[in-house]
Amino acid sequence: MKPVGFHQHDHETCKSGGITSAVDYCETRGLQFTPVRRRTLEILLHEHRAMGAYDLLEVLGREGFGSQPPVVYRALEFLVRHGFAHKIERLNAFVGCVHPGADHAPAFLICRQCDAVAETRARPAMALLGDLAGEAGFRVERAVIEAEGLCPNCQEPANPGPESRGKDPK
Amino acid sequence: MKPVGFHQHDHETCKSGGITSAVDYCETRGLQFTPVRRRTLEILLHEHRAMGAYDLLEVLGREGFGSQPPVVYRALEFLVRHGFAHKIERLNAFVGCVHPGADHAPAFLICRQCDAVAETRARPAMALLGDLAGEAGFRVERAVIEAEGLCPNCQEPANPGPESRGKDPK
DNA sequence: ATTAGCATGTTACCTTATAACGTTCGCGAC
DNA sequence: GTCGCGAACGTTATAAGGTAACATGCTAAT
Ligand SMILES: [Zn+2]
Ligand SMILES: [Zn+2]
Ligand SMILES: [Zn+2]
Ligand SMILES: [Zn+2]
Repeated sequence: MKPVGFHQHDHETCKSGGITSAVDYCETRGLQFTPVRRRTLEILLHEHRAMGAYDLLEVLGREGFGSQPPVVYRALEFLVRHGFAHKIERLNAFVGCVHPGADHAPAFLICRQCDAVAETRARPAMALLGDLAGEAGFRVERAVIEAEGLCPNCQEPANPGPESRGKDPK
Repeated sequence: MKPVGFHQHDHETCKSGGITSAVDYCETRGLQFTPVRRRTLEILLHEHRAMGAYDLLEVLGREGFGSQPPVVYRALEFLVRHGFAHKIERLNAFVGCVHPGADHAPAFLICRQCDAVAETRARPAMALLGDLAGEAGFRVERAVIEAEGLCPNCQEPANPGPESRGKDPK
């Protein structure tokens, strides 16, 4: 299972999959997938990159939604709580989930050069961490696992600069 | 190798060890372990708990050091850069390092009840994560690994409340 | 029709973090 | 000695991230 985000892939599927998963999930549980929430998720799913709350807010505001912080923070809280988006603690920013629906423990690979963020499954690492913690009597409930480094594209000497930002990880 | 922080231990060793390691390290490399830096580390090492920059700053200010944010952020930057302290991304807060000197990949166990933070070695989890990422062509340079849950003390029904805060994890 | 729940919006505010600039001190070059 | 330099410290000001509290509007149950 390769992480999604760095390599060429059908990104339309990422987008539509993220949305339809959310629609289904909300439908079956009687949750409201309202316009702000939907739009917020759409913006996050636009590319595999983390966005700050205020960047999102600016877009939402321009599109006729509320323009004050609580608007976006509430939408994000909803999306994160139900697993449609994730917060990247390292960046104080948010990404759309690419394994929606599935109950999953995500880990993130963050490229320090082009800012792309790929999501991968953290189960094995989580298990190991859980064991390690368990030996000390600590019970892990959730874990933040965020790796920082260079993505495949940025390792090639050809695209070493920030001018490569925003091109590939669509 | 048990994580340090939750269990009974000689905490004086944590404190003095942290300081003397820093002194030695700085001496051999010609770095300046100045009063603000030293005092900041001392405060952090006081207990196994994460402290916000502004809480630190308040103490420093009261003790005659500068009272403006850059003072503490610069000290923290130095301590973190050289591995004497760590930032807990999840909490936007800082802890003193309990494995100073050693080149180490730390993972943190954060108790959501009593706020104690234990540091443990993340090597195995890092290795696994590195392999996983490597398959995708991603080169991991550093990783944030922070588990949240209940520490041994807070799992006992006897100390379930926030009134247990601050007692044990000295 | 009334009430309760939930989503949205706003104002105001708090916390966390950094940019920019001036001063001081120690130290090697001259 | 003193000139010049780099590193550390201090300040002011401001950016960036996040929340509390309250008012309005919708819908669904009673
Ligand atoms: Zn995609
Ligand atoms: Zn996900
Ligand atoms: Zn200790
Ligand atoms: Zn450490």
